[in-house]
Amino acid sequence: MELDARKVTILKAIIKTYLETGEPVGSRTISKFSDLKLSSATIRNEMSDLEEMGYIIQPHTSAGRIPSDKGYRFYVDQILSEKDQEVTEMKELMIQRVDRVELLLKKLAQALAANTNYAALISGPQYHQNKLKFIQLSKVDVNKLLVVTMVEGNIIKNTIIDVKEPLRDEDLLNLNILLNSSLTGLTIEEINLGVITRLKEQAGLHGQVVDLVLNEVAEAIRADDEDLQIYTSGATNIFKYPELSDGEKASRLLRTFEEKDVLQDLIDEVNQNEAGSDTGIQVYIGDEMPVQGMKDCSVVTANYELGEGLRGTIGIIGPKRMDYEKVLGTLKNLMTQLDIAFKKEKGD
Amino acid sequence: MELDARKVTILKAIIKTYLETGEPVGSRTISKFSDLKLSSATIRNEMSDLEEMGYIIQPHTSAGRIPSDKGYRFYVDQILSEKDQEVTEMKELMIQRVDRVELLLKKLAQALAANTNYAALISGPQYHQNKLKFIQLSKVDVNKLLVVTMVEGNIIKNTIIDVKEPLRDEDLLNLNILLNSSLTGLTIEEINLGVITRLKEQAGLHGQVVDLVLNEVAEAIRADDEDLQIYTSGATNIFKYPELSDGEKASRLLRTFEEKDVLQDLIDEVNQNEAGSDTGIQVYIGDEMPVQGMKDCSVVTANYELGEGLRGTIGIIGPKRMDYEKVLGTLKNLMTQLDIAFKKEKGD
DNA sequence: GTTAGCACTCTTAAGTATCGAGTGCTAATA
DNA sequence: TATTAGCACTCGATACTTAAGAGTGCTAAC
Repeated sequence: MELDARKVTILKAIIKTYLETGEPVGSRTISKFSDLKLSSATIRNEMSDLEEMGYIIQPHTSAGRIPSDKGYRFYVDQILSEKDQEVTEMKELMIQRVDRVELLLKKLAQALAANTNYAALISGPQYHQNKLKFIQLSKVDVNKLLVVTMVEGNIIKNTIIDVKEPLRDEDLLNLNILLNSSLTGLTIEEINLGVITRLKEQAGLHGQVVDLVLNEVAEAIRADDEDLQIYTSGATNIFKYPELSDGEKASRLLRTFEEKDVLQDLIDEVNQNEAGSDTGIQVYIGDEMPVQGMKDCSVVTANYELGEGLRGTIGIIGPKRMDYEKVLGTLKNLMTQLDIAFKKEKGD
Repeated sequence: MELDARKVTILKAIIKTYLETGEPVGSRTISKFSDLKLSSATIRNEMSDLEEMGYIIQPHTSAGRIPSDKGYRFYVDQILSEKDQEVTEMKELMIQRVDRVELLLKKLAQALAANTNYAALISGPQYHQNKLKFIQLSKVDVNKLLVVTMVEGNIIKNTIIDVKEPLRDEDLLNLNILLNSSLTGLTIEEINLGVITRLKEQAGLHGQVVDLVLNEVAEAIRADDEDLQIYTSGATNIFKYPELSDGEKASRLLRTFEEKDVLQDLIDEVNQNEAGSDTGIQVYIGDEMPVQGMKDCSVVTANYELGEGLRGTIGIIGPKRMDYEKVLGTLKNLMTQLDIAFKKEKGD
């Protein structure tokens, strides 16, 4: 059987209606759908076909139809190939200059959740191919040093380390100059044994301190990798959708949302699949969802990039009947804004 | 009517049973309660009295009794005056040295939530009477300075500021020395106009930069005050308690838990009331709860102090029938641990 | 003062009847 | 041949009834 124009119209009408109401859609409802001038009986026949083709489902014998995962998929693919969306007020958020990316991301998550009425999730940028931009040791106590590192994108890390024997201010100054001249501009990966050995040689007496500092820097970076930087917001929005908010499900979902590890898995999965998509936007519907415990949901993800390998993932999680059109639009728009904002930041 | 020993025993038995089951408690149940050798009829009489006195409530005519807020209050006060509790494994958490208080707090919230099976909330320490411990400017770009400030308790803030005209390295060095010698050891309040004027004089040509830096420092501090530092964990634990987890209530509760402003209100309220308590531990039951939207819950709060005015609040939020004994014990214990940990840190 | 006994209340669960939205099928129609 | 009207049928949702059970309050006996 073929999916002709009329079937498509009807399928779209069914899905659209279902997205709004959340209730199974009957033939009469569609028959009254403005564009179509067909009786409910005709619609019934078509619906019967569509069901046979797997695009829609009957929850029980005498109910209307709801979209199947395949139906959603069809709908989403349609939109993906169509849309370029209106501009949201999210610009405002961008206009205020942001020094710390973390803050921006937190706010973004909030804005996304508020805008879409779904749950939003943003993974912090990975220390991927980032260049070290700046490193500084400061004495904050007789035998404590504060290590400040900063990488592309102005992401700043502080660690305090203990040194056995106090450094003189002069040595500290030299050490700082040495560290910066040796390490600045290198990616984390590029700071290899060769570089380290050379560095230690040059540090002379304080080789041991350098060792400690490097350890701590590496540690800070790794620790941060583990201390997953994932910002979430609007988890409670799921209560707006009855099909998700009944006790059992809501509980499981919210629990999942609290477990950053699981979310990290989701993001990893997304990044692996990225190849298959050109816009960088992906949609997982129902069973396509990579993580357990969210099989009743859909998630729309997008990768953002703040220049030079500093990249992360944004996700919108909602019910399967989420307003894909709006979400896809918002995300696409956001990507553009991020691009512009970062370009500006850079040229600034 | 008087609350004699037997009434107290029965009241306690009722509350204890209710804490476990969450179901109204009948006279027969209490009659079977080991310590008491009374028939259900006698218990009924006593229960009738207790109800008249306002300690327990009948949800409906032919149900058992549940504790009223007054009943809980009585129970909690009893415990408060009794307990000094067993040591939890929370020590482990303390033993690993923590450089950044924020991280500690985050972990603490998680540990508390996991331990108690309630929701936990920790407010970050306020910049209260804190002494500035360290300040440093670093050039990170041709016209960008990184300002690192650190106050007692090793809480570190980074801000990036733009300067109109680039500073020479030499000037920057001097400025750093000047800033540190002038400001270190002062509380935020002590950095007043007098200090600032003197500072600017000494800075000479770079008075303008100093101005900018101070603005940014103040801004950073204030911004942080607004950007409420509240860590929460275990919000989804409420699903473990049926009386909270039915749709409407759960939604409202979780929503409240997502709104850091409201939580901040709660904490402010707690800090105002602190005078009335000697241990620093307070319990709000049901309607006593200062914030709307949590009237069905109880919250146990405690103030922690990490030396010299660096203080914050810990809260455990759960159903009215929370296991007060355990929670109070855990918190009291935690306070001690924090004390020890911080003393060690300090003497280190 | 305590207890046994009993009638009474009220919730909960299970069973039953009814309603209505929606279907599938058939026969009539354009 | 495609569309439509008509109708019997299905099945979830809703409301109502009933029965069971837990628990009370009261009274009278111990």
